[in-house]
Amino acid sequence: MRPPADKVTPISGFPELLPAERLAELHFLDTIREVFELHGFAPLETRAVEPVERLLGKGGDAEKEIYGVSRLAGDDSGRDAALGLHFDLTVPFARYVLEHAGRLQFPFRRYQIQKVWRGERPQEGRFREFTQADIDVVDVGELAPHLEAEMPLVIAEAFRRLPVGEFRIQVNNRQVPEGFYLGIGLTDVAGTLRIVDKLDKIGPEKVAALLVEAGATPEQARLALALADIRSSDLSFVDEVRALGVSHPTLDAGLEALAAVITVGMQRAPGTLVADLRIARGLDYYTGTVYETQLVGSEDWGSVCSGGRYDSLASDGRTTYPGVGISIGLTRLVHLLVTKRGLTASRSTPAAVLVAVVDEESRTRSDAVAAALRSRGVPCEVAPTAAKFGKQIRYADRRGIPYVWFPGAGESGQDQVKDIRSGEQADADATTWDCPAADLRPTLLTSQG
RNA sequence: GUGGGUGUAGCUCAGCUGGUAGAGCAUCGCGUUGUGGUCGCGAGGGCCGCGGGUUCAAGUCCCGUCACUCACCCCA
Repeated sequence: MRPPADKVTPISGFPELLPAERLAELHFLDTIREVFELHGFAPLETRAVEPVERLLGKGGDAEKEIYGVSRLAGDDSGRDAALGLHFDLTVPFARYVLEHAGRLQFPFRRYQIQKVWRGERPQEGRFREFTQADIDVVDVGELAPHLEAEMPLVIAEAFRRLPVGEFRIQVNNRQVPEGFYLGIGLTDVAGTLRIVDKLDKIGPEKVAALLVEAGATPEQARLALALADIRSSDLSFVDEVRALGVSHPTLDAGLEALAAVITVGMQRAPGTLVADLRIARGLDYYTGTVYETQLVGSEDWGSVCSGGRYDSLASDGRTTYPGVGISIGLTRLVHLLVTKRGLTASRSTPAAVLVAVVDEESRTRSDAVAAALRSRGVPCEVAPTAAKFGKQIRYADRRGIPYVWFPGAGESGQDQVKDIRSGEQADADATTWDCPAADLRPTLLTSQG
């Protein structure tokens, strides 16, 4: 049954914000973009669709997550038949690199901030349409290991400029658990990772039981859990792993790579990167280093920024372009801060000034004031009606606009501007008045943290 | 895809063993005829998600359906 056409209802997983919240999100966007550009990442946007074939096979059960695109009235036998909306920005980027390799300079650094779509069941902080802010570096043939440390440090720099509170970027290398599992005789690496990953939710006893159920011996389960328990913000994790007495060449390679990343992190941003041998998630094209980011005190929100190294995602069969990248889940981050920590903007409009209108005959005078203010960079709007001044002030108050401008209100007919928070009103000239810098743009507010 | 919960005013919700729809907030108006916020008074606003059934009578009970939501799966 279809509801009446004039009944509007939200669509689950397709979030929409109110203006003040959107202003807060834009502040995040601007800040993130500025930091990305400070680090020399080139801007890039890719089309929203990719051939379904390319999206598939890049992730385990990506298929059920992909939204197909079709024309309502079309028979889909034509050339558009197999298009799907991208579910992340890394797979399209890999395709872009292959397509434009001849015109790019390597190593190629780019940032990309776009909507992505995933056909999953929405929950708190999980959406079907959301924005990711992504940085990646790809090179030809070989990729310098220091880039694996750089990616999360760029994110850390952006986060430090935003009201997200304390955060931790957890780093692991998939070769560590892989080599470790193989070293103790567990050959189903992916399956084991999936079970161990439930540790936070169901606890060690149940994880051990599941591992045994999946064919591991109790001793293998014990060792897998012991590995998952290791974390450190320095290099002590290496000795802790060694102490478990397992050896395998893949494990050695993973430990070395992870130690290198943590070493750089310790030098450049002490305490920010944490080696955590439990984390292993993310899309399954990752082959080495992987990242997850949690806000301290809000770990139950899940990761707000993840990524990793992928060695074979971009390959034309002859040349391979290994890459590493990390992606901020902007929609999740902002949505959770808005709903859980009261993040919002100080007003619901960019306007710092409402220019009052005395009567409709003098509206052009108000328009001229507004034009003068705008020419000097002061965002403003003119009152929609020449209502009583009380109403015009209330119009500004409701929107959080701090100043109301009264043309010709002074004793000798000069303009006046009123700060409606303090009630102070003084003579002013639109061609010289300085809007206090703190009031020029909406500022961010949080109720806590 | 699997399992649970919930659908009543713009928002948050109340509505008992069935008896013709309520509160707070928000909005608008007036008190206050061109300087707001407080206070007082008043007004507007409801296919009680949709369809069917039981009944003299359904917001209330039953069935179906859709939507939202939580958990699983997966993930930002």
